[in-house]
Order: sequence, then C-alpha cells, then structure tokens
Amino acid sequence: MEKSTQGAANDAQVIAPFRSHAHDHGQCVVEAIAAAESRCEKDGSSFTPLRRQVLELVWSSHEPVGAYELLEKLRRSRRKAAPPTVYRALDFLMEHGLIHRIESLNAYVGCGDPERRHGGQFLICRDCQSVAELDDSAIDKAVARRADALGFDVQQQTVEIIGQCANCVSRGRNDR
Amino acid sequence: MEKSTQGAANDAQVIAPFRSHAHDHGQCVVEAIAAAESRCEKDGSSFTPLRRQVLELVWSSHEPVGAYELLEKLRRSRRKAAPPTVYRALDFLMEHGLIHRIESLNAYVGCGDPERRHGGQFLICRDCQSVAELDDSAIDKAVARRADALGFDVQQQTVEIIGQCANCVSRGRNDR
DNA sequence: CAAAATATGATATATTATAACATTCGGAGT
DNA sequence: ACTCCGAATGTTATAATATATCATATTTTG
Ligand SMILES: [Zn+2]
Ligand SMILES: [Zn+2]
Ligand SMILES: [Zn+2]
Ligand SMILES: [Zn+2]
Repeated sequence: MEKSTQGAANDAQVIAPFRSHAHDHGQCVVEAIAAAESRCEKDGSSFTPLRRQVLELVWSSHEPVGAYELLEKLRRSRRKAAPPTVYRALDFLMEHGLIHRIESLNAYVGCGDPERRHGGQFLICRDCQSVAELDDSAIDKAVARRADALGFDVQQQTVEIIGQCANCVSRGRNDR
Repeated sequence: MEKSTQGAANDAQVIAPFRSHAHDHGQCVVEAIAAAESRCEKDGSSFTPLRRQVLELVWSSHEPVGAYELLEKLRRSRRKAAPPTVYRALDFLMEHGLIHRIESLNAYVGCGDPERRHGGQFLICRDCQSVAELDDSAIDKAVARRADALGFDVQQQTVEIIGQCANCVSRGRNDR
C-alpha cells in the first residue's frame, strides 16, 4: 500500500493517485473487478464475461487505452470481436460509472471509485501517460460558483489537466 | 452592447459570455478579425486569406463548429479545399490562440481574447449549443493547488462544463 | 535572379465511432 | 417442454474525424 503525503480529508479528493512503477497492480485489478461486480449487482445489470474482460483490459494499466487497442487485445482471446463489441462494452461500463472517457485522448481509463458519484477530473502526464483521478471539491466549487453567477445549470464536467507527473518531473523527462 | 450583471473585476474572468439571440454578431466577427490581425502581426506570422476565411467561418456563430462542417462551407467559395486545407488552417489558428478546440465535441470555437494567455475553460449549453469562455482564476487556483500538492506540473488545462445556459433554463428547454 | 522557406493543392489513408440487421441465449409464462 | 421475449452479442458496412505524403505555387531572402 502506498502512502500519500496528504492528510485523510484531503486524500478523499484524490480518487486515484499516480502510482509508482513498482506497485502491486494485480491488486488494483482485483479491487476494480470486485467494485464492478458490486456496482452491477446494485444496478441490477448483468456484468457479463465480455464486459468483465473489457474492464480488465482497460485496467491493464493506469494509462488511458484507446478503443482499437482494446479491440486488438480482446481479439487474442475472442476472435469474433469487432468494433461494436468493444464500443458496446465501453458504453455499458461508462453508463455504470466503471470507466471514464478521456476526451482529449479519445481513450478510456478505469474509475477508481464507482461507488461515489463524481464528475471527471484528471491529471494526465505527457511523459509517462499515466493518469490520476480527482474529485476535488475546490475545483467543483469554483466551477459551481461561476456557473451559478451566470445562471448556468451544470450537468456534467470534464476537467483534463495535461502536464508532468512528479515522477517525470524529478527524472527531468521531456519526451514530448 | 450587452451589459452583464457581474462587476468589472469579475467580468474579466468571463472572456466571452453567452450572448442573446439578438446581439450584433457582425461586430463580434469584426472584432475577432481585428484581434487576429493584431495578434499575427505581433507574432510575425502571416494571416493569409485562407486562414482569415476559416477564422470567419469559425466565428459564424458562438457555437463550436466541426472541421468537416467548416470544409463544406469553405468549399462554397474555394472549390479546391480538402481536409488538410481546413486542418492546417485550424492548427495555425490554434497555435496563435485565435481559436480553441472543444475536446468533448471535436469542434472548434473562436477565442474571445487572443491577447491574453489563458487555458481553455468553457460552459457549453446542451440545448442551444452555445459556448461561454471563461478564464476563472478560482478554477485555475483550485487546479494549481491540487496539482502542486501532488507535485504535478500543469502545462495545459481543458475544462469543459456541459449543462444548460440561463436562456435555455428559463425557457424550460429539454432538447436532449 | 537563385535558393530556401512557407503555404497550399492533391491524393491517399489512418483512426475513431456508429448504423443496421442477424443470431444466440436465458428466463417468464403457458 | 414449448414459445415468446428481450438482452447480449455477432456481422457487415459505413460514417465522422484526422493525418501522411508528395507536388506545386508563392513569398522571402541573400
Ligand atoms: Zn495499479
Ligand atoms: Zn509521468
Ligand atoms: Zn456574436
Ligand atoms: Zn443554451
């Protein structure tokens, strides 16, 4: 288990931090699948083998994965898979809050906390492509205040911050 | 000239508000083109007829426009236009801060203030598709604080808030 | 003017996503 | 067990968005 430098109240707003290269990722996958089963059971929706498999593929790392990359991997074990196979599974997973779409990358990433209702806030590292998921109430509030002032009714938020993660900053990487 | 309900210091953070149906949009276009000329002159880059024309097409409304929609319009007067024609112009306009790309819509919208350096913050109305551009320092600060706490170096931000604008809320529209 | 850089034209193709219809499969009700 | 129904997946085709590459034209520079 990795330990953050933030306090607990603060940590709750970091749904999924940047992870070290060495972390036990198998555990991430196990937890994600368990959360998905629980979520689908509550929703009364069926978490089929196909959907489970696509979710596992999305969770193959903490980097966003494109639909056609998923398709390629999926085909290794399910030769009949076609684009609609993947997109339908992705749609299902998104509807049930199990994954998020990263708009600026046309790619998908596992949700770190499907139990909690939240909009999408992401820090995305240009160099290592990994993603941290936030649910930062200060960002939410700032957005809500401005929206209120303009009479705008917020229904969905997309916050995607591109930059360099701490690992990559310290290594002085400058890949792109 | 439309008057806002916000104070001046606050207004500076709303780069482009939602506009009434009846506003003088010709004036918006004139100002945008003038700002673009000024910007390109400062940058020592050439604001060619093609680029000007594409910018005018982007500014044909306050709604984001897709590249192929621009291409179609462009072809009316420039029959040789092809996808690269439009995409190259869009790239140029983005590099010089004259337009922004709305990632969640794969579409482009004119920038309300090319003189000022700013990341992209947008309120997007689901119903009437119009867009307001923000440069809200509270949002910026909230993002910066969280990023700092995680050692993340912010290079670019994408904030796209979907919802209903005040006009559409008051009309009780529920198109989609 | 010649060379080099910039801008646009032209053709082809890559990447991402959806439409439409067919088939399979598992339960609900008979 | 049989039939119907609806959900899930299979299958084929195509739409929508974006880029690669090379050719040509135009402008800038020495
Ligand atoms: Zn992990
Ligand atoms: Zn990184
Ligand atoms: Zn206008
Ligand atoms: Zn509206």
